[in-house]
Order: sequence, then structure tokens, then C-alpha cells
Amino acid sequence: MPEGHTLHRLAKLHQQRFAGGVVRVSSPQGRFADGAALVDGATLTKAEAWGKHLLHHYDSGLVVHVHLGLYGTFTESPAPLSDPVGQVRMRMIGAGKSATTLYGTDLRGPTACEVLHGPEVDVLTARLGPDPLRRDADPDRAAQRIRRSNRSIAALLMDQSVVAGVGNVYRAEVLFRHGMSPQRPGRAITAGEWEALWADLVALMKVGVRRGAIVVVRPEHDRGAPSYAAGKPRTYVYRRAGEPCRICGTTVAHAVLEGRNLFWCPTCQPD
DNA sequence: AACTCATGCGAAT
DNA sequence: TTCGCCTGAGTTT
Repeated sequence: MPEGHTLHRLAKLHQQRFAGGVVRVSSPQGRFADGAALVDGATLTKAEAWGKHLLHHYDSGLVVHVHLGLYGTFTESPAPLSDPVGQVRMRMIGAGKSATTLYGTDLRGPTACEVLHGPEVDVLTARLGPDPLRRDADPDRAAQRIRRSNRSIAALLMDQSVVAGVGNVYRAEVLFRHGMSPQRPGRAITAGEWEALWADLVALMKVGVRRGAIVVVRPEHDRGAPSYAAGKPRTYVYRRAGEPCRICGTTVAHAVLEGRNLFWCPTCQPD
């Protein structure tokens, strides 16, 4: 679901499906009708992700900006598409460069779906920290912010202007994997610790893009967890409050920090 | 079938 | 600080 890996996966998919060809864009729901009209019939030149933001670049210079928020979602199917089901904010249909197979995708429930001009895109990307999934990311930019801050590392990792693309699951899981207390102040984190956290985020989120799911638990830690329902994602601590830590058996702790659920193992991640 | 909660963020108050 | 988004997975009835 929508942390950075989801958006990068969607960007790749849309690049494959639609880039290099004319795209028909509409808004069956109507809330994006004006924006859709601006780009309908233009050629999609590039689809890319910046953190949790998805950008569709058109040859006209206009850019469609999508943010899925908590429950926005894309579905896709080969054309011809059936009539829209539910509240479809944006529907795209195109065949890309090869112009062979016509595909369509429907967007529902996004927080943002809007047309931006070049300068507005610059404003957007300028307020985002380095994204572990982008080649142009500079982790030192994040290090500067973190090592000068009194805020907790848990809060800093969720701040998109510090690191772009990390959400609540990757935050909880990467801190666990490094035995780091979520309460640790940014300024108490050493250069080496940040380097290791960043490297792990890059590796984990790349796996996330490839697999289309957040996969963070090492196989040797994934035995004997009878309390788990079949479909529940495997995590060390995320959404496991009250259950035993996979490493030490201590009850996983939970708190609400800045309005978001926070999970950690008090033993493996001591203050 | 109905209900609850959520991996996020911007707008409204 | 609270609300809206109005989907989807998991849980309860």
C-alpha cells in the first residue's frame, strides 16, 4: 500500500503502459474534469515518483500530480474498459510507444489529483527530502537535518521534507532492524548509524518495489507465529502491539506520536 | 452483511 | 486541531 515503494512501482508501470504515446484522460467522477481536459489527447513523456508523489509528464509541459493519501488506489485492465465502478477520479487509456496493447487505469480516492505547471513541480520537489528510491538522492541532505534536530528519529523519518517516501511501516521496521529506539533524538544519531539506516531503507524499499509489498522480516525470524492470519503482512513490530517480539519475546509496545501509531520493542530498541 | 481501522496529507476550522 | 477523502483488508455479527 501507499508508501514510497508503491508509487515507484506505479510510475514504472505507467511508464511501460503509456509513455511515448497519446493518452486519453477523463474524470468519470467529475472532480478532475477540468484537469483531465487540459491533458486529454497529449503524449505522456514520462512517469516518475518522488517519495509518495506520482508525476505524469506530458509533451505540452503540463504535469499531472497524484498523491494517493491513505486509501487512494489505481486499478488497471486491458481495453476496452468497463463502465467506471465507484468514484473514479481519473481514467487514463493509452497504448504507449509500441502502440500495441491498449490499457486503461482508474484512480480512486486520492488525496491529490491535479494539473501542475513546471514551476509548481519544482516547488513540490523542493520541499521533499532525499528519496531512497531515486538515483539522484543525497542522503547527506537528510543527515544534516537529522543531526541538527531535537525531534525524535521516529518523527524525523515520517517528515517528508527530511526523507521522502518512508511511511509508518518502513519507519517502524527499519528502526527495529537497527535496534534503535524511536525516541532517540536526531542529534544523538551518529553519521555511521544514519549511513546504515539509509542503506537499509534503500535495500528494503527496492525489494518493496520489486515485490509490490513491504517485505522486511528475515526468514529465520519468521517461524512459529501462530497468531498471524494468513494474509497479514509479516512485520517485526508494525501493528503487533501486545504480541511477542520475534527476537526476544518482549511484548511489542505501542504509542501515538504526532497522530500516528508507533510500534517498537522496548528490549531490542532500548532508549 | 456490517463494522472497524488504516501504510497520508491537505483543507477547513 | 479536526475533518475529508470514500477504498480495501481484516474482523465481528
